[in-house]
Amino acid sequence: MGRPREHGDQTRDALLSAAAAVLHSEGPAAISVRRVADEAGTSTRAVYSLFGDKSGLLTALAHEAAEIMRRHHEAVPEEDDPVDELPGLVLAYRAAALERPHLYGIYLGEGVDLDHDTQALYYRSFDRVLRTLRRAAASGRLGGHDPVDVGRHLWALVHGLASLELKGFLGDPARARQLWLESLAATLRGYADSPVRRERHNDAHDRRGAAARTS
Amino acid sequence: MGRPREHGDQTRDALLSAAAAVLHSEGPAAISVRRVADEAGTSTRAVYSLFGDKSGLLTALAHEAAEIMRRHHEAVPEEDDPVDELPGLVLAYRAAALERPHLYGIYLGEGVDLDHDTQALYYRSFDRVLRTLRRAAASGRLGGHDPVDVGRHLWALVHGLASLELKGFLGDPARARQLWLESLAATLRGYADSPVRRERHNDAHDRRGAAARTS
DNA sequence: GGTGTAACGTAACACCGTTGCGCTATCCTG
DNA sequence: CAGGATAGCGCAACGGTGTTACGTTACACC
Repeated sequence: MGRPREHGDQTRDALLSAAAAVLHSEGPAAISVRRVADEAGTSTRAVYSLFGDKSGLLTALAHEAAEIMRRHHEAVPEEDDPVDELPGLVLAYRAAALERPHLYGIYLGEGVDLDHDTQALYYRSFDRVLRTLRRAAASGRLGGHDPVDVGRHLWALVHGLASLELKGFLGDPARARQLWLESLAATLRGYADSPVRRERHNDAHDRRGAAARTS
Repeated sequence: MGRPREHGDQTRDALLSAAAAVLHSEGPAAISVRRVADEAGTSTRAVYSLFGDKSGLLTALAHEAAEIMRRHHEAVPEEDDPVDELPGLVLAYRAAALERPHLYGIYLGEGVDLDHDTQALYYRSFDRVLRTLRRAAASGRLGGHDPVDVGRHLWALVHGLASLELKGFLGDPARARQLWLESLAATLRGYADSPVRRERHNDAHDRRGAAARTS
């Protein structure tokens, strides 16, 4: 019944890549519903049919960014020594951020509310790192610390490093890259060398929280 | 010559605090020139006279945020052992971010271009931390590492932790606070325990593929 | 072939940042 | 003290935004 839809998956893809192209070349401020619809060769109505509203379009863009990030992470090969995987994982995060700076801004949720599906995708990337950290913990390389805690620490670190580098606070790329690796190395030394302190296990908050999602 | 200005420092302050109030209660999207001018009891022209344009107003807001951050940092008292100051400094950063989440977003430069004055203010906060780190280095607590590098590492860390916590990725506040302190402690252990290694740029990870862009 | 219906393009609405314009209030000159 | 010069002001207009109501179109069904 009714007219058959023309705004299908093809239009959806066209809109998304048009939006991504505008974002990449002119930044988030240049994304307007009219502009994106024009570049995709359709009408503004298509955006509202397929994404609900503009924020839905941005959320879909965040989803794409999360998917790119996931691919970057899962492309990192396994090594015999799990600790040897971490520089590659960290640099994978850096590469994703540097390749598409504005898309990375969307990934961080600047002006976008992330839906549940997208957040789940975030945790897929996190899980790739966590897999490595669990192996590292199993071979005693984390000094008995909870791999989830170490993972969150590293997550915050790469997140901060990426933001600082994109804003030009880390100097030239070669120097910045060195800072990424040295920061990672220092962090790992901090966990490897010293055993867990006793009272942390008795803390009421120790085993609860957002970690449940990834276990 | 000409009519005396009514849009002076008083109007400027009124506009800034009106903007800050709107930002705090409804987020950055709610800030419009008309709205801010109305709440400040003046006209939109005042914004253009005093700040040039809307982005000038936002830059001034970023300046205020940087000033708040500086005050938080410089309020941290000195201790006999410089390393004992670091938890206070890190928690000062956290407090500033949590007290005014949206203003912290402006502080990070979301949708704002930071002017030279404001950036200088950023470095005042950084210098407060650096002062402590230099003292720590002087008493051999950083394993011979450059305090500036350690400072940048910590800067990235707190930046990432704040962003993650504001997006709800660190669980409840008490648990998040623990993560902040434990991450700081681990980082410091990583620098304290092991001396600088020479020729870090010849490190085995240097040739890895994910970073081809920057090598 | 007519009719019901769902999806479409378009036009309108309210709002946005920005700017040109006419008015106003003061200072300087005579 | 009168009147021009001038600089800051409020207002209205302009082009653009996200969103929605509306009239139209194209198919499925009887």
